[in-house]
Parts: sequence; C-alpha cells; structure tokens
Amino acid sequence: MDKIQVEKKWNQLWNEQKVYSFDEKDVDNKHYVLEMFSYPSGAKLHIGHWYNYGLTDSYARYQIMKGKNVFQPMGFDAFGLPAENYAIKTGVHPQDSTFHNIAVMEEQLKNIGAMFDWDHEIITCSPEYYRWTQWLFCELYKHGLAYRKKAPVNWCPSCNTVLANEQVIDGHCERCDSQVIKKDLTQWFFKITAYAEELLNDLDKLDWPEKTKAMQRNWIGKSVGGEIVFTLADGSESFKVFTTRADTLFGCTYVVLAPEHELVKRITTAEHLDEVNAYCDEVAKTNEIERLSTAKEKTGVFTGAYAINPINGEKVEIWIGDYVLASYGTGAVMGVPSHDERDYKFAQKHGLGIHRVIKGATPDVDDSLPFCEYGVMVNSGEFDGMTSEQGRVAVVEKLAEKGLGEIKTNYRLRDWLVSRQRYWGAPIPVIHCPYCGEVLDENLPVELPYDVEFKPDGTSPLAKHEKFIHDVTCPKCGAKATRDPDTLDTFVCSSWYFLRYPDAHNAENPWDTAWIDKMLPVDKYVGGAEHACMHLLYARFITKALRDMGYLHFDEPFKSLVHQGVILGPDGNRMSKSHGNVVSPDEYVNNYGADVFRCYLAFGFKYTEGGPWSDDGIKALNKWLDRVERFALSAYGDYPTTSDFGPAEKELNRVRHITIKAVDADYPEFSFNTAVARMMELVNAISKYDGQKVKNAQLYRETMDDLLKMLTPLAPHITEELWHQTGHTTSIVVEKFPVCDESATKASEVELLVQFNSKPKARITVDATLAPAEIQQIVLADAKVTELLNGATPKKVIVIPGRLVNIIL
RNA sequence: GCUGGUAUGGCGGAAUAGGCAGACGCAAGGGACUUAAAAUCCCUCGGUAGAAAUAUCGUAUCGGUUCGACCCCGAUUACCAGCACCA
Repeated sequence: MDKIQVEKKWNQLWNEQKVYSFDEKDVDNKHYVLEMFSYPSGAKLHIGHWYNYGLTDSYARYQIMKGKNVFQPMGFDAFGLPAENYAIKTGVHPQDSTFHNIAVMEEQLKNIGAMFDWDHEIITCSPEYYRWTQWLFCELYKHGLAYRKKAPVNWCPSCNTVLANEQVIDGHCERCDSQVIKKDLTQWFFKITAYAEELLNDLDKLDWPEKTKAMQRNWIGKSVGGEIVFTLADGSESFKVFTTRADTLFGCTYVVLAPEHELVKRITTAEHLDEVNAYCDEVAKTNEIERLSTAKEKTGVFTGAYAINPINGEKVEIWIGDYVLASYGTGAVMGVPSHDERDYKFAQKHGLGIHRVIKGATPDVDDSLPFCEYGVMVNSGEFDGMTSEQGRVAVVEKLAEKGLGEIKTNYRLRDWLVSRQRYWGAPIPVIHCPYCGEVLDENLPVELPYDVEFKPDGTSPLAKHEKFIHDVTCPKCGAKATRDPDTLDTFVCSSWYFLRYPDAHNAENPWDTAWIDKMLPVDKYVGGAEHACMHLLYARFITKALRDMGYLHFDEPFKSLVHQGVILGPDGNRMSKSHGNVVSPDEYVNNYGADVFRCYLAFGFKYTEGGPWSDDGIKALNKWLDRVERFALSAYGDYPTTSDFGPAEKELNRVRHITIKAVDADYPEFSFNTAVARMMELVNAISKYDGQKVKNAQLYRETMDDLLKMLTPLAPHITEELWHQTGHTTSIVVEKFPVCDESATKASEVELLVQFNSKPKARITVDATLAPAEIQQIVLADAKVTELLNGATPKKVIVIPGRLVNIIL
C-alpha cells in the first residue's frame, strides 16, 4: 500500500465526516484529553511535537474505543517575545508572522492524523480570546488578588529592555550576552501567595508524577518557625527576626539585617555611617545572581548599634549583610554561629562570639562546631534538657507571653510578577487617572494597536504609541488619563485556556459555569516537565481564585498529569541549533508516512523517559506494518477454512486474548512501547500458525480484526485502509476495543521449573488446574526428581502454581 | 548543599504481587530462495569453560532479609533534572 496516499485519503474523509467530534449531549461520559498547546514558531513541527501530540492522540483514540466521549482540543499560545524580536530584526509585524505561522502549523498538525477538535480552537493573541484574559485580570483586581508595587526586575543595559526570568541565562542576556542588572520598576503582581497553603495541601489529591509534586512543594517552600522581637539597646525601636530554630536563641551572639532593611538608616552610628553607606552602595550595584551565589564569601559590616536578645537580655551587635534577603521572612536574622553553617563562617570572619547551646542527643554525635542537627538544649536557663523539637516551640511560646514572639509560617513562594514591557501580549486593562489613580478599563477588549514601531531603544512599542497611551479618559471621572503601557506575561494567557476550550465561542462570557463544571477538570493532561513550577502552578492558582469568585466549582484543573520524556539529539544532548544535532521529522514522515513515524516513536522509547534519537528501528516498524498488511489480506483472501478448533487454534486464540489483555492495560498507562511489543508477538504467533496449522478462517479473521483494532490508535490511517480492504464498511476509529476472554488465556498444561535448593534442575509439564498439594505430589513422584532426590527427604517444598516448585534439602 | 529521578547485553528497552533476568525490536553472524540484488523465510546471538549435555558468573558497588532479590532494607558511587545564602 502507498502509505502516504492512504493517509491523505483517510485524513480528508475523517475531517469531512467529523468521525470523531465530541458529543455535547453525552457529557456525563466525557473524557477531556489535553496536550499543552504550543507557541506558533516559524520553524516546522519538531520531533517533540510529534511525540507529545501523536502519542497522546493514541491515548485519546484508545479512550474512544473504550466508549469514552473524548474531548481533545488544540490551539496556540500565540503571544510572546520571539515574534516581537523577529519584528525588530526583520520588520515583519508579530500579528502577521504569528497568524502565518499558525496557518502553517495547523496544516502540519493535521498531518499527524490526530483527532483534534478544531471547532474549539483558541488562539491567545486574538481579541476574542484576550478580552477574557483581560477580564480575568479585572476580576483578580476586584478581589484584591492583583496589585501594583515597586519591584526589582531584570534589565539588559545593552538591549535597553526588561527581560523575563527565563531569558536570563546565568546572569546574562540570552540575546546579546551582556550582564543583566536589577532595576526597580512599578509592576503588577498576582497574589498567588494567598493560596500557598492550599496549593501545597491539594497536591496530595492529584494523580501527578511525584517529582512534579515534589518540585511544587519545594517551590512553595513552607517553613514553620517563630518571629522573635529584638529591641534596640537604647529601647527606642524594635524589629523582628524569623527563625526555625528558636531552640538556639541562647546562642545568638549578633543579628544581621538585610542592607535594604528600613531600620538600617536610622540606627547606624555616625562612626560607622561611611562604611555602611559604602557597603549598601556596593550591594546595590552587584547583580542578584552574584549576590545569591553560595560560593561567595559572607560579607557584612557593623552598624554600631546594639539589640537586646529577648530571652536572656544579652546585648548583641547589629550587623548588615547581603546574605540576608530583604524579601524573605522579616529581612532580619539572628546569628547563632555555634549551630548554623553560615553564621559560623560569618562570625569567624568578623570575630563575633560563639556560644554552644545544643548538645548531641546521643553521646556518639560529633560535637564539633557548628553543630547544625537537632539535639538537646544546654546553657539555656530553664530550657536546659529540652530537645530541639520541644525547644523551638517552647522558646517562642515563652516570648509570646511577653508579646515578644509568635509562631509564624513563611513561604518561599513569591507573588507572580505579570507586567511585561513588551508589545506582543495582552494589554493590561488599566487606566491611570491623575485624580482617581488606577482604574480598570472594563470596556474589553483593550485592543493592541497594529501601527507600532519596533525599535530596540528600551521603550516598549506600546509606551511610544501616543494614541494608545493618551487618547483615553478616566472611566470614573472622565478626566484625561493614560493607559498602562505594559502587557501581561504570556503565562497569564495559558493559566486559563483549558477553561475556554469547552466553550470557545461564547461571546457573552468567558464560559458557561454550569457547562465547564461538567467538562472539567481535565482528565489527562500531557506536556513537558519544564512547566512544573510555572504554568502548572499558575493554572492551579487561577482555578482556585476563580472558584472562590464563584465562576467554577472545582478545586484543581488537571486531575491526572503525564510528562512526556525528551527526545534528545543522536549525540545525547538536547536538540538545538547550536549543538547542530536537530533531527527533523519531515524526512521520515515523507518517506514512511505519519503512522510509521508515530509507531516508531511509540516503540523506540519509554514514553516518560524519552532518550537520544536513533532511526535504526524505523525501517523495522515499516516492515512490521507491511507484515500486518500481508497477513490481513491473506486472512481475508482465498483461505482454506474448516471448523476445526484443535491445539493450534487454541494456542493462537490464547495468544490473541493474552495480547488483548496486555495492550488494554498498556494504553491507559502510556506504555506504548510494550503495547507494540505485545502486538508484534501476536503477529509472530499468526505467522507461526498461518496457513499451516490453523485451518480455521473464522478464528484467523477475528484475530486479525482484533489486531487491527488494537493497532488503530497508533496507526490509524493504515488500519482504516486495511479495515476497508478486508470488507468492513464502518470506520475502525469508532470500533470498540477488543474484549479479553479470560478463559481463553489459560493454557491447559503448564511447564513448571523444579528447583533444588533454589537451583533450577528439571522441568515438568502438569495440568494447569492442579492445586499446590497435587502439584507437589506429582513432582515428588516424578522419575527425574526421585533420581535427583536420591532417597533424601525434602525439608520443605515450596509450590508456586504456574511457576515453579522449589525443593529444599 | 537540598529535593526528586535513573543505573539491566553491542544498542533501544521488557520483566503483574519477591518466583525461570534479558520479552519485543535493532545491530551482528550463519543459512534458504535468487543469475544477482532487494524483499521474504529459517537459525544463532550476556560473559567464561566445553564438541555437546552442562557447569559457573551476571541487573552500578558493598552488605543484609528470604527457600528464592533487577524488585524489599542499609550504606556507597556515577549520571540526569529542579531548587539553591529561604534563616
């Protein structure tokens, strides 16, 4: 068969007849399968697209055959920096290049032969979509979850533009390689931290890869400790430190404030002023990457001021040091050199005191300093003898009595910075009024103007657009006002797209609540692991926020998640232009067809692992599919038939049903490689019996039908062609998956391994239905076994029916 | 450093629940068919010893539990990924 022609033919027919469109009436039986949508780049589909979309489609096709009403939409995450950079370089407008790329990519995606429901397609850069992204922003704002504050951002001094975190590679600009600096700008944030606790707790409910859940837990970084109040020695002011080790408080010999701490300016003594100012200036200049480097020496300077340790009244020096982060906890820490690695180094360098207050709980614990484990409190007054676990609570509680401490939970998670000084994104729907301040513009969409200039001069094209920025009045008071010049992070667009798909053409609302309550959550979500702490976390947050606003009534967007592995270049490195190891699927698809290519991706890798690309096996899959074709045609050809059902027929039938059982278990697990292997075994069995021993054409044909059905999720075009060539008139796509006949899978006799002291010694074939006691009797009576026993009496006999008999002497 | 993961032939990878390690395929070697090639079909294919039957070793390393361990437990090593001065 000419696979390329066949694929064209069926693809077209399926699309015309909408063989597999979602049935909205049968929503109770829905199965929402979603692949992460992609950015419409100018390049063609790469192997990763095929791997994700092709094989997830196989999963979806399997679910259809199992009777599920599958919803599998597709769309484009179409805003983003590459199109804008392309515009700066070539002058081609992002809107033009993006829609062109989308048209090209749609065609390519259709070639895969996936059953995407294009009627529900969404494109995030179209005003019909982004008006609702802007609506989302407004809703978050109204509910206190969007706010503006001054914050440091990544700034490339050479490109004169703000960079996203992902564009900063080891502290350098990914485009021009110059060092990125920090710049303070007023930015919009989403208050994801309000959901930190729920985002953490609900992970337990999810059928997600453990490593992804672990990454999110890590990212959220919950830490339970205490806030402790230190008062200045002169009694004028106080400040708090956060610690998880209040049990070490008696060992505190100094405190350190972040250089940005608001107290620094007021408490520094005249004598130390120059030094402190110089240090703060220096810190402001160093970039964040350098500052956060663990390798860097712990620097700091003394402010000249003193504070009182509230637990014992001791006077301790107040230092500033750049290893203390202003943005975490209280921006101040206590220094306990005896029980903290960093504090120890800091104290040694600056000649600060070291008092041991924790002893190892057992004598054999290493007593060298710093001792950072939990132990038993010593030199701690009334707390002596308490364990660290008890003490870290007891000390805070004691202080709480005097109002000098409280139990406190901190999270590492920060609020989500969503402003971008870019053009190609959804405009932030806010108007700045000189009288009313920031005011939402709810006349949506706030459309991106088309006629903008792309110059890398540091100002976003939007900010320079006179009409967009200034031709606006305040919705509240009507005064002349200005628009917010920034656009939203593209992750905002992708944080809710799965909610829009089921109701993609709703012009009045972002969605119908009753409808998406039925359609969601997504039953199977498939995409790359690199989104663990970005998209997957944002989407969960937005879902929970919308739930609390009443727009939907479920807690989590993605019930079950699978990460496809990464297909690497043949050299084992990630495919990239700079490595020169990019393999294009086109050549293979053009030579062998989409089905062969998909089958090879299925067979050659463990799906969740991926691995280096190698095309050694692709010919083998081509050959194998040809083989399937030959057998299918021979079964339905001029085949001599009888109604015999002898041993050969029984055996073929057995393999057939074992295969059905195995493949039926493999597909839902994304275990495509073993599914193919099992089907190859069935073909081998057919080959073994074909035309020689099996004379029963009905069995042969039924077996062949089952094989084609099992194979159709992976090779839909070829199997559809064979299905029709063998006289069927329905579409195989909507056939039911074969059902395993358990009774047929059992052989009447089994070969058991006989072991002596766990070493294999003999093989005995017995009736498969025998009970262990009967097996033991037969085995011990066997001639070979009696010979090997040589008169000895076994101490013990272990019988595993269907497997082995182990005789212990 | 922390967290998670991985480690099985020449290669990609199997192994339900602790029960015959290496399924399935690739590569390699041999053979049939053919003038020849392609295609197809058959056989061999973890190491060592042996003509063979067979013996023996073997799932990163070391140890343990068990009649029996790729699988469970303890320690170690290497690699991959994410986070990384989070007090």
